[in-house]
Amino acid sequence: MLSNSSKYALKAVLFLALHANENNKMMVKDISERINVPKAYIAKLLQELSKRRILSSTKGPKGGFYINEANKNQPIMKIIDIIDGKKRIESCALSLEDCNEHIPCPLHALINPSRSKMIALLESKTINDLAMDLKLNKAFLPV
Amino acid sequence: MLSNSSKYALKAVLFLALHANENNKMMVKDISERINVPKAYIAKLLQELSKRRILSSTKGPKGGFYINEANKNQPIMKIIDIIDGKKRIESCALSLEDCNEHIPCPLHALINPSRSKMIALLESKTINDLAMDLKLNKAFLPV
DNA sequence: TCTTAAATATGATTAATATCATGTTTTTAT
DNA sequence: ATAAAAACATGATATTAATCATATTTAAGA
Repeated sequence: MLSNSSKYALKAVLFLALHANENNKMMVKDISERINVPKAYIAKLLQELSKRRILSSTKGPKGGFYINEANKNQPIMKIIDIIDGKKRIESCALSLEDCNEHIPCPLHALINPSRSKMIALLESKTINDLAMDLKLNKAFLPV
Repeated sequence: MLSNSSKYALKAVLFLALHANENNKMMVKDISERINVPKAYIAKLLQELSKRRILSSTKGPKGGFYINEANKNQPIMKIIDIIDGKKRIESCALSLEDCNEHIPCPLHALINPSRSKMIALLESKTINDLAMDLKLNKAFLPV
């Protein structure tokens, strides 16, 4: 469903939401170690998220990444969209180009209700929502 | 969610369920054309499904593939399992090894109810169920 | 202003999927 | 028996996703 890249990106973003802020930026190296994703790999993803303004960053000493309060209110789907594109998660289960409610593929009725629900949740739940779950030990992100 | 291979396999199996039987076997060439999947590719998948006894086949003139009545009652998930393995569809949304109800990953609560539902349906709906939907024009498989 | 520490840009490599190709075996019909 | 028609087995190639590497740019602090 999600690419590795999206999974990694999500982990990094949630980690930043919990542990970084403008006065306490996080370096790639530390993020990488704490979320257990190869440094060079997560670096590239962080750079992309930063370029797309969902994360903030500064170069040089004391530099690093963080996510500002406004962006914490972005939906989870935003990250997935930036990294994977919405198409990946939304396209027909059998990859039929013009599958829809009126011309459903054989899997449509089985899959779509569940998937629509899932997508709606990814679009309504924010980064902050999930970060809060982590903070309150309602969810876990083991390394 | 599903690999291309699983999607192709499913299309082929449903096509056979509708259009082939022991007295009217279907050749790779015809299957390939009717479901719009490259011949050499679908051939390999059909051979695998045949080896795993979910499809039947005979060699030589008048040979080809079909699916017997018993196998039409196999769940959709069987095909997916043979081609992709169950793990692919069942593993944690963030690929955390030990994500479960007690130690849920941050996406678990969002994703799992929907996904469990989906998996349950793939395990309960049979090949024949979906073939009937096609027959009754409740679903479509455009090429 | 120089050094150092960080992100950034870019591209190379590796691994996994997807796709293609072909010689071998089996079966049917002549 | 033999020829032809089909699946079968095996492996090669191509494409995409995942991972790694590094030179460049920017900012901080001495």
